[in-house]
Amino acid sequence: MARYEKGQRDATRRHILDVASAQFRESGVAAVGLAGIMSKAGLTNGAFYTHFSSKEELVRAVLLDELERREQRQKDNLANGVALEASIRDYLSPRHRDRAGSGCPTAALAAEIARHPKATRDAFTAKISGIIALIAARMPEGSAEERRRRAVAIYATMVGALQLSRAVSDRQLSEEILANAAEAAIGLANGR
Amino acid sequence: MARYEKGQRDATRRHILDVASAQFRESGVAAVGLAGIMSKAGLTNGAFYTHFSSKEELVRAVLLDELERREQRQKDNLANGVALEASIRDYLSPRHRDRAGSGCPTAALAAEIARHPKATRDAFTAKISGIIALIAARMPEGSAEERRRRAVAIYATMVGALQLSRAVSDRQLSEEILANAAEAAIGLANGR
DNA sequence: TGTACATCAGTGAACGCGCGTTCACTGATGTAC
DNA sequence: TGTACATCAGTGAACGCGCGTTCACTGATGTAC
Repeated sequence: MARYEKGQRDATRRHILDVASAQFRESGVAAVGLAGIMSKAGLTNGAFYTHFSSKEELVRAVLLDELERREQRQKDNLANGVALEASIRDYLSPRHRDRAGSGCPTAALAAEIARHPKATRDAFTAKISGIIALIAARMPEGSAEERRRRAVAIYATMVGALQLSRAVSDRQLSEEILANAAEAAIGLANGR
Repeated sequence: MARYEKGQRDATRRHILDVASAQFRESGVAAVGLAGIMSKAGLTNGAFYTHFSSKEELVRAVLLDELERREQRQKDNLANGVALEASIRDYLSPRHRDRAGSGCPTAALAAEIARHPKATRDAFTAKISGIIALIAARMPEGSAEERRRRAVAIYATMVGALQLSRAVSDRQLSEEILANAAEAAIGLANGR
């Protein structure tokens, strides 16, 4: 094994994070074991603890990392003038519904996060607050307070609708949920 | 033990369902073990299988039972002319947020249900469709299509916001989420 | 009415299994002299 | 330059534990005659 090569350790840690992030979002934190993550990452059980002190710390690192990416994407969209409406349609699409492993960590894990220790919820809280603020900043009109209010409602609608569309076994109902929630969220985004 | 008394077996089953329902909503299905449920119910491990054939069947039975109660409550509210707005405020209250064990099973378990077998998702789907229809029926105005559209969005908003308010560790942000989502949902309920 | 047997809800120990975590070890790379 | 030693990412077997599930058994109640 190539050791001591600079960046090697960081690259391995990154790889573990990426594998864990996908598996957590796909199957939930509780249902995914460390042995599965490590073997999928091409490493053995023991190597895990040279990168993280516990499964809980991994959960925390995954959340910070994944939400950081999402926040950055919001910033890019704001800077590039991408319409909020387009992002809402993307979020509430069959494609996103069917690819939980690469999708929104909030929709996949929010209920589970609520049951994790404070340190983990702190990590989630720090990032989610920024993401909501960026949604507010992307709204085309309204006072700061008004935007904030609507941004919170839009985010809640997106998260709830994506989850419902995934839980329901009837394809037609699933798509109806996505379409109706998108319409309502876009209404809020454009000031009714 | 009193056996052969009529209704005894049904009462025991009911009791297991109630205990499991509360624990599932409080901690999630994956995090709750059958041994814990049975000992909390005052019974031993083995008795579980005289009432259910597997943990998965228990999950299915809990969902059907709990959502049935919720649907009945919606019917009562419709019959008694209880304003939809009042129900939304109740749902998006700190009280509901802080009592997951007796709260909405959808908000507590939707993400997990999405990862369960089709039979379990079928049970969820059957009931959720009826609950959304009853929310639509309780709306004060709008065409049937318009009500349906808004009912879906209202339900998604409530489920998403309750989860976010539980996941976030900052009390102020948590309450802001509840209040802002409630305002948006009530706006939808009253036709903007 | 009394006795023998059937029924069946519930008991409690045991099953194999995968979990998160620990730890003595390996071996390639880096540093000291 | 050559040799001895330190570093440390990763190995792989083992730990105790709780999981879902199975099963031989118990004993109160019901039924047959």
